[in-house]
Amino acid sequence: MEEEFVEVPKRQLPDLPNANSYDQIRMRVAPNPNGPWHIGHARMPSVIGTYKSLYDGWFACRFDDTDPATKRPLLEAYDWILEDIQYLGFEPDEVIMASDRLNLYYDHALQLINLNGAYTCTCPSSDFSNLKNSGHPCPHRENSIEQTLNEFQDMIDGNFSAGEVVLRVRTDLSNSNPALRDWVAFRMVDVPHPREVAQTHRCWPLLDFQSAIDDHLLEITHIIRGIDLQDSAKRQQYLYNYFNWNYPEVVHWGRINIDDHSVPLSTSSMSNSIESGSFTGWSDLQLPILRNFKKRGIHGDAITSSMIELGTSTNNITLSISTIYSKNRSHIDKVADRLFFIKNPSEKQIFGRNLPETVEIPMHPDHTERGFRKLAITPSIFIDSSDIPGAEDILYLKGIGSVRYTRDSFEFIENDFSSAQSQSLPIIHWLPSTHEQLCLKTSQGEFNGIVESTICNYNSGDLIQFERVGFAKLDISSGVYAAYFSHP
RNA sequence: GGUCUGUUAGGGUAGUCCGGCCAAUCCUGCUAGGUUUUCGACCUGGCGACACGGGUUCGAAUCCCGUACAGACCA
Repeated sequence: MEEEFVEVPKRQLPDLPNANSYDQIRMRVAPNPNGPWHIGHARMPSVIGTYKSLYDGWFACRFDDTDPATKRPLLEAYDWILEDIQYLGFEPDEVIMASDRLNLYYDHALQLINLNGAYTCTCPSSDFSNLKNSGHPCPHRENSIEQTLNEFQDMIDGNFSAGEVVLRVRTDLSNSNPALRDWVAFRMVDVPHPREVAQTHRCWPLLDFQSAIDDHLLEITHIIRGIDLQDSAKRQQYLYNYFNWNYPEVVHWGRINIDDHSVPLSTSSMSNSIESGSFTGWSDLQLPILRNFKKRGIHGDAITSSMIELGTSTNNITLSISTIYSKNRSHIDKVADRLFFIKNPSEKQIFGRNLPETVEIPMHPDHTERGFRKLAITPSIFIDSSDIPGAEDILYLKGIGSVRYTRDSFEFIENDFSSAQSQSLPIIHWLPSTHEQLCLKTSQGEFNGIVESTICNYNSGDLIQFERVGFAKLDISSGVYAAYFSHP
C-alpha cells in the first residue's frame, strides 16, 4: 500500500541570530547515547533539521558519549538515535563519536595548560567547594606549568583513580556566579567505556570541555540546545578566550513534558523504572519513546511539526499528546483503509426474512474507488460486548440494516438507512463467524479480539482504521495478526 | 542559599527588541449545529488569555520598579 501523505502547512521558526554573517549555517545534534530517545529529544533534530533546510545549512550528529560512569552509553542506542533522526525526516551530514576523539581533547588540554589556562587539582571536592564559594584559590592553582603538564600526563596514562585528581580551567574566582569559577575539564573514571575502541581510557573530559572543543573544530555557527546548558556558554567562553576563538551563536529552549504520560521525560529515570520492574523494557508502550511512537504508526512528521510549533521559547512546556494525534490523523486518515475489529467479542444469532447473505462495505468512506470488502452474514455473528443493547432495543448493524434485539438474538427488520437515521439508531460494527484473531497492543494492555478476514490482504506496517476503535499499525512479523494502537 | 531565565485562553504559540494598526494570531482542546452507514473525516458557529501591584506616558501585553510563582545551573 502506497502512503500518500498530505503536506501540512508548517509554521516558520524564528530567524536564527546573525544568520547573514555566515557563509553556511552549521549546527549539531549532540545526544548522549545513554538510552533511546524519548519524545522530548525530538525537538533537537526537528528544529535543527528544519533550520538546515530553511538556510540550506549543515548539521552533524555528534554523540557526546564521554561519561562512561553516570551517563553510561548504551551500545544499541547509537543506531537507535540515528534511526530516530531519519524517522523524524532528517539526515545528518556527518556522524561523529566523541569517544573516538579523546586524543584531540588531550591535545587541546595540553595547549590550554601551556597557555596557563588550566591546572591539575587534588583537593577533595568539598574542600574545593568551600574555597570556591568564598572566592579563594586552592593551593594547586599556582602550580607550575611543568608540574601541571606532568600530572595531566599521569591522568592520561591512567595513573590516578576516580576522585583523586581533576584538571580545572583557570577562570575568574571573583565571578559572581560560583558555577563559573574554575570548573572541571577532565576527571578520572574507573569504569571502562562500553565501546571497544575507547575501553582503555581513564581520563575523560566533561561535557563543557569536550563540546566546546568539538564545536570549534566542527566550525559550528549556531548551537541550539536546552535551557539546562545555559551556563555552559559562559563556562566555555573562558576556553574560547584562551584559544582566541569566536563562540558560536546560541539558542536555548525550555524543558518539554508531555501530558499523556506519568513518566518524567528523562532517560535515566525511565531506565531506573525499567530496572525496578515498573516497565518491561524500553519497548514498553507506556514509555513515550520515539521508537514506540514509530511502532504505533505515528508519522515522524506529526512529531516534527508539533515540535516546530513549539518554537524556541525558553518556557518549560507541557506538550499535549492530542496535538500530535491530531496532526497524525491528518496524515493517516486518508491512507488507512477501514476494517472491523472487535475487542471483546460476544456471539449472537441473527435471523429474519429477507436477510441478505452478504454485504459490501467500502474500504474507505471518502474513496470508494478503493473498492469494497465483502462480509458474509452467517447465522451467528459477533458484536462487542459493550455494544449489547437492552431487550427489544433496535440498532443498526453497519451494512446489514436495522435489527431488534430479542431473546438474546437479532431479528432483521429492514435495510433502510434513512429511516434508521431519522430514528438516530446507534450504528454498530460486527463480524461474521468466519474471521481472524488479532491482538491489539495498546499502552493500556493487549486485547485479543477478532478482525474481519480482509486483514489477510495487508502487510506489516500498513495503517488501518478499526472502525469505532481507532487507528493502528499492523504487525504480522510473529506469524499471527497483531496491531499497535495509534490513537482514536 | 547564590547565579541566571521565564510567566499571553484547558495545553501550546504569535505579538514584547522599535508603546498606538492587539476589543490580541494560529494550532490543539472543549462545545453547539450540519454532514457522513465509524466513536474517524469534513463544514459552520461558539468558549477561553496578556501572573499580581505600582510607575512612566495622551496611550502599555509591549518600557521601568517591586511581589508572587515556575524552571535551570552551582552549592
